[in-house]
Amino acid sequence: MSKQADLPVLGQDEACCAPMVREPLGEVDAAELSRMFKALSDPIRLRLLSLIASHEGGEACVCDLTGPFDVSQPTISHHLKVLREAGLVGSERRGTWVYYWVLPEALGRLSALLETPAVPAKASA
Amino acid sequence: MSKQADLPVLGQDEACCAPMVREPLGEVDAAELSRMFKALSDPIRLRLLSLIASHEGGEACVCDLTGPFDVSQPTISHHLKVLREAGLVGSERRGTWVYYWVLPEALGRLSALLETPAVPAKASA
DNA sequence: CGGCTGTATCGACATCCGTCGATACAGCAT
DNA sequence: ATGCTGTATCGACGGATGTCGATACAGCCG
Repeated sequence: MSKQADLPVLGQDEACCAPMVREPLGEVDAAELSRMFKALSDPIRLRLLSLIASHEGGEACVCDLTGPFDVSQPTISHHLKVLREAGLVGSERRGTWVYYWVLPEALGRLSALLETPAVPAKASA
Repeated sequence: MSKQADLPVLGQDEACCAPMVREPLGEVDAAELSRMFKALSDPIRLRLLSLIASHEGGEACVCDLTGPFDVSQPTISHHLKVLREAGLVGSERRGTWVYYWVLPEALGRLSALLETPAVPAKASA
């Protein structure tokens, strides 16, 4: 087993962050990761996340996020809470407004997990 | 018989597959992507997927997949169906057994979407 | 101070989802 | 053919989830 000391991207711990193509996920890791994916499993939350991530300055006020959707303000607030509790975004009140930003470490962890090393059937011995 | 072209990594189209950090997701893309993430939002499905992906030969028989879990065989079959209908795995009956394999293009698409271009502005001085 | 705007929480409701046992279906072996 | 094993489908049930309106909380401004 090779231990990589200084991986350039998302060096978390190797327990759960190697591409799932390499080794089966343990129960504990699967539970935690599934919670994050569940937060991404709603189209509104996905759009919220992308709105936040792509917003100028890397953060967005809730007031920027309620407009584009057809659902009520409490519903948006609920979805933002889900994203926050999944560890995908951070938030902070600044005066009247509340700002949300993406936590790139979390996204990167999921991204790395889903990475496909190469085309299949081309086994590297 | 792999219908896999020689596309090495997730070249898709940039409409939905650029990192979501770059531009907000459209409603249609968000709907489709959220369906895939929903398939990943269950710990058993996540473990199933990693078992399949990491299995020797890149594919696994259902008989290899029912053992590691505490749930019934119909439940496993249901989860495999969800993964298949989300476009994350393919399957084929070969005599008595049914084999499942991962569709790397789909995983790569999700991975690319979650890619974070760099560390956040605050962290690196 | 009182009122106004922005955001979160609460309680209720309909729908969706994971799970099961029972059962149907597919293919091999005898 | 008959039975046996592997897998999928069905119907049901309990719990989770998305949504709303009503309301509470936080901070600005007159």
